[in-house]
Amino acid sequence: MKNYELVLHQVEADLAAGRLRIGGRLPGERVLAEQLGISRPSVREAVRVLEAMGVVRTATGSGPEAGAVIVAEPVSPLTAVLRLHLATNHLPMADVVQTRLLLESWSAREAAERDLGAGELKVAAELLDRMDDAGLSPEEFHLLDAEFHVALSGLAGNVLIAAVMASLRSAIHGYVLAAVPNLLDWEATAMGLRAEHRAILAAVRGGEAERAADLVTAHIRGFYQAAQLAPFGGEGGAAEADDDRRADDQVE
Amino acid sequence: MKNYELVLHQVEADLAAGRLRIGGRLPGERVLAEQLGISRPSVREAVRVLEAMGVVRTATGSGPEAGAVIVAEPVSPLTAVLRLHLATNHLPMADVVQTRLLLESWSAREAAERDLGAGELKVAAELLDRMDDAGLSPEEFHLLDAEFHVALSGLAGNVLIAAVMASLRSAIHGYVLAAVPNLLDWEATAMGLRAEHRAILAAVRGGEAERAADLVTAHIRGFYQAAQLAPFGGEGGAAEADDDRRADDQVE
DNA sequence: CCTACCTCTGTGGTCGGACCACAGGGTAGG
DNA sequence: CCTACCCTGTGGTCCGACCACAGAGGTAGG
Repeated sequence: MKNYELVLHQVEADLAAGRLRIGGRLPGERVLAEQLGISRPSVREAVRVLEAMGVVRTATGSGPEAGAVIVAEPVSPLTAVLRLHLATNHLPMADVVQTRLLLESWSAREAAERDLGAGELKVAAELLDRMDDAGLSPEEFHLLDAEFHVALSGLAGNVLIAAVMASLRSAIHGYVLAAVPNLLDWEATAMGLRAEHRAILAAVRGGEAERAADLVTAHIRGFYQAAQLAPFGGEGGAAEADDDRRADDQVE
Repeated sequence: MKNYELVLHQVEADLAAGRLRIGGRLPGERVLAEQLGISRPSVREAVRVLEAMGVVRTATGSGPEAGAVIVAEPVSPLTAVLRLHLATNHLPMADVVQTRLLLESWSAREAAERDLGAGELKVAAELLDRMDDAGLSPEEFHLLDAEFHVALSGLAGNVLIAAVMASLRSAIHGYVLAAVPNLLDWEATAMGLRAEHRAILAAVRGGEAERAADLVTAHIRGFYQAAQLAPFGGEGGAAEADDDRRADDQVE
């Protein structure tokens, strides 16, 4: 048992037992070290891991914002894990896109069935308005695009799926941007995406669950095909898997 | 920019550029420190994070197995993130179960459609045989159960979804075990689970995609209801089962 | 009395050096 | 040739120190 794991287990136990809560603070590194009978460097390694896991946020100085504050931020660690494993090329881009399809179509269907009010849809609607600005660069556009998709996933009410979706979008953002030059006509693409977004949101608002899911599926598939990213005949930079994914051909 | 982040970015860049590969080794901590102009403790914090992210595996001693070896182990970090955030109570168990339903029913459908050979199904089949042992404790049984479900997800051929599934199972394993006493009759439950597993595998083997997905959905729902782990709103399982299986299968 | 400044204190961030346990490989001895 | 030993390099741990930062509270000035 390595020493820093003592801290991890202690913190997890304290969280589970309610001794530590969101917004609370970890004891100081020096205090923690003495409590567990280990050295401060060992404590620091554990705190770094907790920080990477999105469980604490550290800050210098004094006051309520300083120190190691307990937070619950699952998106950034998931993003980091995905990014790193994408970098190793042992996580094919095709699998990421396939996962997006599954999660987003499910989310859209679920959101449509929940009969949401205008207030809950407002955030997504405003994002679409901001995306109408013709002066946006592809990068700015895609950041808003990602926000819209993440907001849409959030409407399904499952925080885990929403977090995974947000991570997927963040992790692939760089790859998506790099693929923009593959598009034949950026302006035309943007126009198409805007219209598709409106249609998706309208379907969700109207409670048309299956239509919303189908539109989302077509929307994502269409973009990845146009950008030649993956997995529909594109090369995408990921290792070329020889397997024929039957699901990819079914709906078209 | 904190110093240890230098190492993280360096490693990610080296991975993406192919300068670091799976099976390769990171430079020694002392070397890395000097290369980046930082101290060894800072390097160590970064290595700890990478280890927690499943990117490296550290070992003492010398030889090819010693040092920080590059690996690709996405399951353990995902598991850790889920466990920690479950501990904070900001990740409802119901959402985890819902995610399981989505991923596993999709995986079962996908696996059935791939027309797998006996060799690929062998691992799962052997797990089922081992689960027939009546002398297994609930803990041993559920470990095999988890392995079976993870193996099943793996048959769909999406490493990301398989990794997420494995993480979900690991993260909730403790909670599942704690709920065993809620079951009215453990032996009867185990018999039922065995039969359901056999039916699922048979459906996958026979290419009955929709049946496999439905069986998986009912299997998971049934267990969680019996164990009183995650309440499913008020709806009955049967009526809803039809809604959950319509991810990408319009054409069928 | 009020305000502005300024020190004081506690936080994480970083550093260099030291020692330990471990495991492999080269080497001296049988 | 084989065996046992030591040497070397690895991560694991610890210590003690100093820095930058930001709030708190005292203090001097208005």
